[in-house]
Amino acid sequence: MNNHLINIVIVEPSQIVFEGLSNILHRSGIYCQVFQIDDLDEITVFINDNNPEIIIINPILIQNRLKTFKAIKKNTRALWVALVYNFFDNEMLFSFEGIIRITDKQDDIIEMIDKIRGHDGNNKEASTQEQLSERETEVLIQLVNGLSNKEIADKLNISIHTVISHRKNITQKTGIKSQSGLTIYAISNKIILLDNLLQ
Amino acid sequence: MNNHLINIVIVEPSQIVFEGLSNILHRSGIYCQVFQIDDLDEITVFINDNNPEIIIINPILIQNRLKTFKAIKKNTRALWVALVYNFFDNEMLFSFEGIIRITDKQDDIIEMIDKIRGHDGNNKEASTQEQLSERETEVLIQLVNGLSNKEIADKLNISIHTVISHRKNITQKTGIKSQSGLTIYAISNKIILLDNLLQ
DNA sequence: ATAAAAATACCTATAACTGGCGATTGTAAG
DNA sequence: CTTACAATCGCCAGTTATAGGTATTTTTAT
Repeated sequence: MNNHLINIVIVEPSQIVFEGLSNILHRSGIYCQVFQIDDLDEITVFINDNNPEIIIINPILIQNRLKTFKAIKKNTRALWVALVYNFFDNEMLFSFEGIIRITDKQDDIIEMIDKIRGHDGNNKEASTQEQLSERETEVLIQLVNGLSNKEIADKLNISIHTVISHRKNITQKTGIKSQSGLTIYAISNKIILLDNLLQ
Repeated sequence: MNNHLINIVIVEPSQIVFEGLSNILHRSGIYCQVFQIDDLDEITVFINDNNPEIIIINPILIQNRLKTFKAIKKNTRALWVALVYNFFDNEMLFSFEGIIRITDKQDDIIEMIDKIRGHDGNNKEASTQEQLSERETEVLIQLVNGLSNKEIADKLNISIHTVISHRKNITQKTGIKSQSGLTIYAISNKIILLDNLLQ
């Protein structure tokens, strides 16, 4: 699995569809942040700011704006995925790297995304993924629970220096420096369950 | 605020739609359990076992089975809500107490459900909490994205002191000190959209 | 028009974290 | 018997954050 955070943007006016798909993506093991955009106009700014790896878009939004769409698409290296839930002209779907149909099951969606990400060539040190050790995971859990180094040390009965060492290893292995990034990492990898943190 | 657990069943083959709607219902303040059923045949058993208060169903599933549907509906006290995302015969929609269109916003959905349940929807529970201001929210987003105070200051074109002030207010309003706690806060309040494993 | 809230900026200490070093055990794999 | 690595502990210099404040300007709401 890939261990760097990727940005995925879903261009889709329906909150229901956005959230459902977002859930599935987060449960997939893909370490990602998912954003929602309502229409095509916002996308250029978003691409510049966030450099998404995957853009999932409802083709209905580009139906009458093919030129704009093609111009945007030409200038990104992102993977474009169509998200369809109405009958749709298959011609247009050829422009996309992948298709998600609203009735697709979770596994199909994940498989498709893995496939198109693999075809992209730039595999991004996916193979160099390092597992966190048991102790590192324990430290990460406490960290995500908001404890300071000192508090973690007390809780795990080790010195603060050891905690710092573990944290150094964690940041090195995951490539993630920020606490919030690590929180997202931990959630995405089911190291912690969001439910438990919401009381 | 209603204090007894109600059962809601969603009869809908799309996992994406089910999960998205389920998320919204869980965030709504309605204290509920949400179940998924794939088609009409399972519903009679479900009703007997779980006595749902609300049945949300995609009318496409009853299109050719109107008699079955009417028979089932007659024998329940549940509220029936149509969940539509294709063009649909309005005639049929008259049989339902409410309609959810896939493009409906969260607030519309909740309002509709409150209305058909006979509630006024003036149970804003969330308003006991202090809302973050716009600027505070912007700071929070950057924070959750892993930026330091200095980096946030640069990005928002304000001084680092201002950022610190905003952060003080954020921690005061939310009562959350840690970055990971704030990340989770932001996720659960949909300030950022790493969605969630709430099933 | 006026009061309240939000946004802005600054100061002083103190606390906490980071990154770069090094080092000692114990254990498992080759 | 090496080699590798996880787990432990330590130092130091530099950076960043937190917790107290205070205070001015803009915006918003009544």
